[in-house]
Amino acid sequence: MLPYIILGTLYNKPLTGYEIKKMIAAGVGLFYKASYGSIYPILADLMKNNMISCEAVEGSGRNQKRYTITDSGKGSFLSWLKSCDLDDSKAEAFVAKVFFFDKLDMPDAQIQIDAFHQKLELSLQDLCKQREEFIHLPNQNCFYYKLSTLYFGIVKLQGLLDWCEVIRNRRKLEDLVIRNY
Amino acid sequence: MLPYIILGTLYNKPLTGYEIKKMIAAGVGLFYKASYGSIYPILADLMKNNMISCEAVEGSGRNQKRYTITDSGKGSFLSWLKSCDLDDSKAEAFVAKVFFFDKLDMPDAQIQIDAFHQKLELSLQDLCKQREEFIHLPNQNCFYYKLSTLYFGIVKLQGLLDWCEVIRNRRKLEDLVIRNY
DNA sequence: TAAAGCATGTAACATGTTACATGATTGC
DNA sequence: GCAATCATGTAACATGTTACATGCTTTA
Repeated sequence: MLPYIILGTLYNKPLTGYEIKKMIAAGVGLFYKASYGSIYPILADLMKNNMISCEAVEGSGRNQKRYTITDSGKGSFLSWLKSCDLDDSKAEAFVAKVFFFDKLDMPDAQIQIDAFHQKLELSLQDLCKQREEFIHLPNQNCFYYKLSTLYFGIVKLQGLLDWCEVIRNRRKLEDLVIRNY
Repeated sequence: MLPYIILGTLYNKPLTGYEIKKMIAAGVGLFYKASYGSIYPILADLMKNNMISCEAVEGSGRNQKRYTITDSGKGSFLSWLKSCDLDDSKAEAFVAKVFFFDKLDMPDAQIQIDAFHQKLELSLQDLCKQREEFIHLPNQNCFYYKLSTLYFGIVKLQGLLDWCEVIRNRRKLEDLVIRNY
């Protein structure tokens, strides 16, 4: 996934490896971490596959290399963005993808979100069924915490579903936040 | 982390590697995946460190090895359960830990939950600050989706905080679920 | 002039998955 | 008898982090 995150980060403007790391940390970093040890080798790999090009920065005094995404790289990035290869167990991965959805037109974005929404609903049904089974058992007290993780799974999915419904229709994001801080 | 998940799974009753995988999938599996390729080598490693012992199952006709946790293994597991070495970025890791909190007495569990709660609040403050900065910018439309991931981070943290508050005081889990399914 | 930050990169390690190899037993 | 499941294990790969090596520039 990181190669695509990097391509997405380079999509609008050329950056050095160092800058890429900062951009990722400040942007999609909530859901995706990247260290130099992963970034630089991937940059070399993307070069090899003609996804990006590179030029040394002259006159900066620093040993900088600035990377630019190629047309081929843009194509590869966009096709990843439109692909539905995400397993529902990794919500964070999908959210990281959505981070770049400004580069998609609305129908394509909606297709993605709908597909993800559907997977979430199946998972939620599954969890609710598990909960039904648990709930009729005696001495709930003995596995309160085990049960609590199941509940966590349920409320997490419900939160995700709400979020999907808002962004699918580009509704106001403020609707999501109930409390004030 | 997986070694501890395995120790926790073995805590109450001896199991074979095969059974461990099924137990994990059915239990903490929502937040933690494990394949044979990781389980069996770890089992061998836990043996080497005297965390578990092993006996071949006689008469089953199958080539089974049943693993039992040792006192040393129990000690190691409990000290992991009580340790606060989790970074807040991995909520799932904490939830997976909570799965085993039935083995902790209430004060120890509360210490853990409080510490995690505190980290979450710091993160939430940070995200809300970021949101403040974003919110006053013009042409929000150009980065609607980028902003949406920030909102996702916020509601996710709020959901986690609610969950922490419920389980900290062993309140009714049903309070968490708003909707009916 | 020293510390902090800019900037690139590698080697060792950590952690896990996937696919494969092997073979037995159970249930239809 | 055949498929599904039980059962263990390994080798190759995937993906990433941490710590290190190197050296420059900006700022106090």
